[in-house]
Amino acid sequence: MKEIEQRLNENGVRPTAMRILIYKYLAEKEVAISLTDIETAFSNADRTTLFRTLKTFEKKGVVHQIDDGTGVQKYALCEPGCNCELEQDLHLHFHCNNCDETVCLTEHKIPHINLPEGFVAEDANLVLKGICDKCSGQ
Amino acid sequence: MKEIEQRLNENGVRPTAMRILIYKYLAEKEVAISLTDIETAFSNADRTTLFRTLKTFEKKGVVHQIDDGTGVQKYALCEPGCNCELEQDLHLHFHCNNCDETVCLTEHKIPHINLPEGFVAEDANLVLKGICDKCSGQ
DNA sequence: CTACCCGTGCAACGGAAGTGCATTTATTGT
DNA sequence: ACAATAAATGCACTTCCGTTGCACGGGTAG
Repeated sequence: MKEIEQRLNENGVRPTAMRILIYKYLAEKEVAISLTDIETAFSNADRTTLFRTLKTFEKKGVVHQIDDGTGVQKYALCEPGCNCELEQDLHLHFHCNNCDETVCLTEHKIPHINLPEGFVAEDANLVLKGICDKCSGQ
Repeated sequence: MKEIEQRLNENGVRPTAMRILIYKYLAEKEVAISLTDIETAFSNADRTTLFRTLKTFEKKGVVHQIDDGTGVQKYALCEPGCNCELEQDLHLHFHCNNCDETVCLTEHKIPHINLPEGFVAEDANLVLKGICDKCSGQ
């Protein structure tokens, strides 16, 4: 509990009750979370608050946004000390076509790509799709 | 003109006037095209027709869909003879943060990734973002 | 010639992201 | 402790985009 407050403070996010709850929720889930997910989990809170909380988290580097190709924006906590902006910290994501969940594979960095003359890469997004470990075990 | 008709026939798409025009439009542009782009280019035609044309093209393997992270679905012609389903034919895409255009880098295949135990990849999507050759030259 | 299928067009729906403004809650300075 | 200020929350509304249902019409096949 206290660790969460501290973590938020470190990132320049004021630790309100709502924000701590949302952080906790994200920490418990090991998968990427959409705004709608949070919305249903916190049906008492307002959508806008949840939306802006995620955006604040994102701006302050608490979470990173994930585009898994479903057309819905998802979010997951950043590793402590990670700098998502830096190319070396870009990990890949895996989207399961069976259970429809997306997970971070933080151990797997995106390999460096040699681009044609004139192209300058600043950011990268790699999503693999298939069957995840939980679903393939069945 | 005749080549387009033939190409569509080969892919099991009946070459109507509308479809030939859309194919031609896609062939002229060397960047990925959104439904809205086509909509503005063919303001006389109906949105639904254009939408369904793209979907038909996609299903029949005439075009492939691109998710470049902008939240808008884009499409580009498949290389003749390419099989987008197969992993070896998956190329990467580059999205320019300056001109906001997305291009296929068909020469650059997505490198193979070794996944953790239990994960089975069927598909992959790699998008690099930065400054494209046209914009970096300025 | 007729029946049918498929392409096209019109209208409407629904999900998700985002914004403007009012209100409440927290923080700072005196 | 209190006023002034800033930040967070809540409500209403908008916009954009993808998608679907239904009706019309022209071409194709029997």
